Amino acid sequence: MTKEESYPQNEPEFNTALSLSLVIFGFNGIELQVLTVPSSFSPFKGALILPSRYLRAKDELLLSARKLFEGLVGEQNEITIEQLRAFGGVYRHPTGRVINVPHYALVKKVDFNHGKWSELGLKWHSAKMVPDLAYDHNEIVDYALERIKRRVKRRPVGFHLLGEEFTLGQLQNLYESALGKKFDRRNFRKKLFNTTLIIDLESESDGRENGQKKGSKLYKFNSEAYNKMKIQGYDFLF
Amino acid sequence: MTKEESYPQNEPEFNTALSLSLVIFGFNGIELQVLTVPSSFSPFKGALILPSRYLRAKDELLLSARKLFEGLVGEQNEITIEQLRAFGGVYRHPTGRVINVPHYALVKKVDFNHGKWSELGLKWHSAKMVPDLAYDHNEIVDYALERIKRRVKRRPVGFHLLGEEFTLGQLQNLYESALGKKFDRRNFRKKLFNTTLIIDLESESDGRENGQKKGSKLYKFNSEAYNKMKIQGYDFLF
DNA sequence: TCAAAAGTGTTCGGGATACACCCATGT
DNA sequence: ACATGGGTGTATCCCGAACACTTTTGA
Repeated sequence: MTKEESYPQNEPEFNTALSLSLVIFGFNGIELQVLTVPSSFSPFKGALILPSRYLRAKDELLLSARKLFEGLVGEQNEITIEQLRAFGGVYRHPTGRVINVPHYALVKKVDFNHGKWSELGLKWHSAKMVPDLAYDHNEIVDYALERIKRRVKRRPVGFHLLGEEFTLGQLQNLYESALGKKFDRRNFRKKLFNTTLIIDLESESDGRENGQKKGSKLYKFNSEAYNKMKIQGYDFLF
Repeated sequence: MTKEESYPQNEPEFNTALSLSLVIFGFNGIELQVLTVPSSFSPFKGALILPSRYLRAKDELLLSARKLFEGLVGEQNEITIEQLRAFGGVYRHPTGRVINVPHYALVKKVDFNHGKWSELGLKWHSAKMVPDLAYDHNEIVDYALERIKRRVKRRPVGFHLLGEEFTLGQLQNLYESALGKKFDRRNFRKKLFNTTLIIDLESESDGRENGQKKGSKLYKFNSEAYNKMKIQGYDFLF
């Protein structure tokens, strides 16, 4: 038995295409949302998909994900974007083997109802009710939801989904929506106030926006405290 | 501005090669280990790499990982194997774009010092001291170590690395080695006994193997209890 | 005899959980 | 008036962490 037979190292075949999809998470004050777009190419032209593109041989994965993201939502100073994993079902494309390397991104969802968006058909959906998507994109969304669940438990990613100012009610909605369970309001507050991650802005929301019925106090995220935590390897556990 | 310009969906190019590497974790009773092999192909012929192969257009990812794994360590009834993520640095291969989709696997390390292994040059290394590997395989190992750390905290994966019978000292060594920290022996035992995951075998190891100096009690893994936990979504937190 | 690992209980503190009532506002 | 969400404090329990001595055996 030669080495070549027994240990199957072999030569590469350059016959696969690479695509990259984004699971873009947003938050409307009530629940977690995911962004879709109608496909403008065959196959599945017109069907809903995740924002996606095919990569060229020189395209770095994370860089391409960033560019795709920024092409859609514009430049943001702090973007959270992370690879999920490779999805390589052999059935994915009729012409040949396509490997998709989806990433997820978190976006502070402020005023994205521009003309460009409606023109392209971009649309938010409740993460609990994502419609049928083409390819294996529903599987990708499910995987992304599991990932975000785990991330949210460990790091205060939630803040990347909220605007600069937010109420504790919104923050709690976000956690409940991402983790799929309810928290006691008093305990939730206690927990947050025991960290140094929250700054009281001493002002009140007018109660008009985002599913509130009443004004409430506004807070912002303490990014210095957060950065300190990042260095030391914190524990933030929901 | 047309759709094609503003939203960059495009056509695929089938010009990428796919490879798959395995980070195979073993445990020798003292510390966590990783398996390497000398490369038998250019580039980097002779350099140490992770066990790897190039995929054909029809090869499913996970299936190929299993086959590669079984080709090396033989069939096992319970294998733990999971994709890490895609590694797509454009520099990875001189001939063209290669995407590697490494997986990690856990193996109960029993008697793998066969002729085939030494012939191929397979070798275990302490996870803390993995030598320089070709390509980006060190980066992959580091990533796998992070993953295993997280997994070990949440699920009793450790058991997949131990033989049928083990001592609590070995189990503790495994956790300490995987997580990179020490535990108090009494607290560690308490924690384990409070679960139902451990069965007392009422017998003693002779103390001769695997870095022991003294005989100690043997235990085995309670797989029924484990399966029940899996269904209900357990908490197992180190 | 010395070094190294196995075995064994108790105490303390902090964090998670459970729980109820009043207030403000918009419908 | 009523429904919806905002705001607030206390008691309990469990788990994690800290901590020391004796025994066995091989070197």
